[in-house]
Amino acid sequence: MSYSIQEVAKKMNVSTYSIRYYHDHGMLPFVKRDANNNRVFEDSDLEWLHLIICLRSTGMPVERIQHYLDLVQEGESTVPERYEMMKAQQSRTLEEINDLQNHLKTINVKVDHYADVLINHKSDDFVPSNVRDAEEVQP
Amino acid sequence: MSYSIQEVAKKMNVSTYSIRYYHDHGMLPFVKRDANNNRVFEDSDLEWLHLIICLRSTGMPVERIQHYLDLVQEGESTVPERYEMMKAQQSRTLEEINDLQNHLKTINVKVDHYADVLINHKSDDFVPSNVRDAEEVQP
DNA sequence: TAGCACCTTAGGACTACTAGAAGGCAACTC
DNA sequence: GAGTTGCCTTCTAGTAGTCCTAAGGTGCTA
Repeated sequence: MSYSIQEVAKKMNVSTYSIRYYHDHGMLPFVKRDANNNRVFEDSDLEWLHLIICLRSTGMPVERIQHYLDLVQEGESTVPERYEMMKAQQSRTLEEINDLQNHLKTINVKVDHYADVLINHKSDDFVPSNVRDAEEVQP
Repeated sequence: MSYSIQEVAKKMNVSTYSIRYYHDHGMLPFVKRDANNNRVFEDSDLEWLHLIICLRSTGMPVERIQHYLDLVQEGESTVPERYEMMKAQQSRTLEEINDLQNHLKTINVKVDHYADVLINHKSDDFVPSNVRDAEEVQP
């Protein structure tokens, strides 16, 4: 199966700009061109792209992704380094999920508070004020 | 309690650059200055900053945060809009956590695969190759 | 009084996109 | 055959948010 850049963008839920950016920066080394110079994506390119999206979304910088993809193409001797990279990314992602879950708790408190104010017509505890001395200036 | 910018940076685990950026862009409206024009942070400023960090980390753009903080200072009449903003952020964050958990699965597969190659001296299934026809070119 | 550590502002560099301009090519209608 | 649509292309410029550097002020301390 072959796909145009737009089909890939829709399928993978990323912008065509991003795909071109990844391609232009050597992260999609096997993408071909048709007679009109348009990019032609095969299923195997989608797998590469999927991994790129996965690594980017979990915070790996483009430069590191480029390096990882170079290692893949270099062959089996680079497996130890690739293993370390993926382990690092694994713990980074676990940390990120944990952070987000903590931030979510803060947001939940806000949502519950505002719901309370709206439904029970309670007053907003967090009295806004431009006067610092009021001591109730809380976001 | 009062804190210098560096103390705040350490306490909240952000750079002094970011704190200055937030302050310069009106997101820390109650931060005072001392006789030498240095920023002086009170505990209430830390609460504001904590919320800013929470919203930024969950992907809210600075412009939206500014708007939210304006609403807080405007008073109780803005509670409905603030409620909607926090609900939107809540679902955005849940989605983000879900995405990350899916990406983590992909990374786990890589880690397990590489561990298998290393420990059991198996060969790397994903044979790298510059020749597309090999059909095994997988990241 | 010299050195150090902190602070300040102004401005530039950086990443990873994002968007717009200007144009090519194919398929369609009029 | 001309025009329109719609996709693609490259090139260039802009953006957000963060980081860094330069140049300078202040205060402590030995």
